[in-house]
Amino acid sequence: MEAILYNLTWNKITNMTVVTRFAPSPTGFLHIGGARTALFNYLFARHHGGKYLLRIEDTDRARSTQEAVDAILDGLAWLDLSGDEPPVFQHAGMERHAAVARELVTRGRAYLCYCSPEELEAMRAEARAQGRTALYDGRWRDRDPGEAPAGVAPVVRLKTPLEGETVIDDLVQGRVTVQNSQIDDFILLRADGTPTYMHAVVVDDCDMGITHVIRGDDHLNNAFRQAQLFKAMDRPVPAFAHIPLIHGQDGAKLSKRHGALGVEAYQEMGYLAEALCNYLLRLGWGHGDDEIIPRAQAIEWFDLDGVGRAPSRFDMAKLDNLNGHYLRETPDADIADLVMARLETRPGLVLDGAARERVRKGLPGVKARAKTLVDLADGAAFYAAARPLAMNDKAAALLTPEARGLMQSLAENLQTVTEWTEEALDAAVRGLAEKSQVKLGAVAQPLRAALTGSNASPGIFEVMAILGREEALARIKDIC
RNA sequence: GACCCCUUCGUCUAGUGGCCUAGGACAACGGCCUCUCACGCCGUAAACACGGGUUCGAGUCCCGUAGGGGUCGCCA
Repeated sequence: MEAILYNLTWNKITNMTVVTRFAPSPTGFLHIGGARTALFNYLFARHHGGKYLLRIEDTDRARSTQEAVDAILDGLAWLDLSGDEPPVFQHAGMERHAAVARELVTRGRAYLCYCSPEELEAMRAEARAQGRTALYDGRWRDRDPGEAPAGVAPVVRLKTPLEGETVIDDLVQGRVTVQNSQIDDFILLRADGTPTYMHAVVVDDCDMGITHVIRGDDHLNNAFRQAQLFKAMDRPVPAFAHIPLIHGQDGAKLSKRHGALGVEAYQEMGYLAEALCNYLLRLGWGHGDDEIIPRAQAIEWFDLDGVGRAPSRFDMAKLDNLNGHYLRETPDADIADLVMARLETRPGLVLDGAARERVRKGLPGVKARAKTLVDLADGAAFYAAARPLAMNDKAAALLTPEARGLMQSLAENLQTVTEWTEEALDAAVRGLAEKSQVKLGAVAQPLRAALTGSNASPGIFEVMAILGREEALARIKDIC
């Protein structure tokens, strides 16, 4: 509570509009954790009427790829989490980053360090052996630059305070204090003159006017270092909010098997962006007993005080459930195109005008049975299947000699049905069951197999009505 | 190892000292509906990590223990 008040006060005093940013490094796809971080940044900015920006952290030229940039931007676009302005590419600001570092050196807030990688490694090894955190010991901090070895390009390190403590009133984690002795003189500029992440982030956050840094709590330790840099630059430290990481079903780090997939993989698996966002929102954040929270509602309700501090596990079953819900809520016309696109890639279908029309008409009935767009395509495919239909094992088992006999009779009875409607077909099929002294299921199930090639489908009268007289009768005769 | 963080049903969570014989959701199980499978509806089982305090009273505050996570790069 104290931390929250503190930061709100800070915000009021400076009378700043909220500006957040999502800053992924383009070394891979946009994974679930990143998507949630983006969501929280977006929601927080919208809730407070502020701005939400994007920044691509590509200072590591060797590991950054254009494919990754595209994957991330595409993923964000799919989730409707594109930034309010075109993304900032950190790489473009390198000159500026270097200039700031140089100025820090002239002002005595940073210095040149000539340590070799081997020297640093030895330092770390010794620290560990002595049971200390592996930190740079500041051996070049006050050393005479005249002692610089010849031919060695120096790095620039920040001169951080040796004593006292650094306090961060994190909007999620609360007040966190670290002794300054635990913060070493970290590198601002590499030997080749390029900025490190730690430095570029702070300079860019200043330049972009970021007021709230919302990111994964794997950055919590960085925040103390970055706070020192902000101070060295005489700039206000933004408010921090470190959100807990997402774990896999087994409680360990997200692995390839569950969440560590790119969001585009979820799109392919047939999840709706709205459902994924709703799921991600509820992972680590809650609003009373509410579960179904569409975007507009989320913007109204979201705030950082609702974010929990414990890591949460990724649960596919809940995502499935939520996706099923959103599937049912989405207007049929909107998902018809998505389903059709998926059907077009399937073999064994005849997607002519009549078939497409049947699929469209059948969609509402299939929806209740689907969790994903893949399920939907699976469930609706029979409406466009080429004759004779392929049967699954259970459907084939349903077509006993007796059942085929019943189908024969049914085909004859159906000739007399004048109005090809659900009601009339219902009456006709029930009539046959009664006359043959069997339960409705004894007729309905083989009929289902004949019409859909499956043992499970939407209501069989609905199926028959949508298929139409000609197609339905043809499919029945195919199995007689 | 050092530093930092975390710990309510299997999972996501509600809970901010009395409203908690701990609520909701997903999953599980049982039932209703029913031409199948679903959807929907009804119901059952299921948790405050452990130990000490503080307090008239603790899931809620404090300390410790255990377990989990994160960080310790001229990566981000």
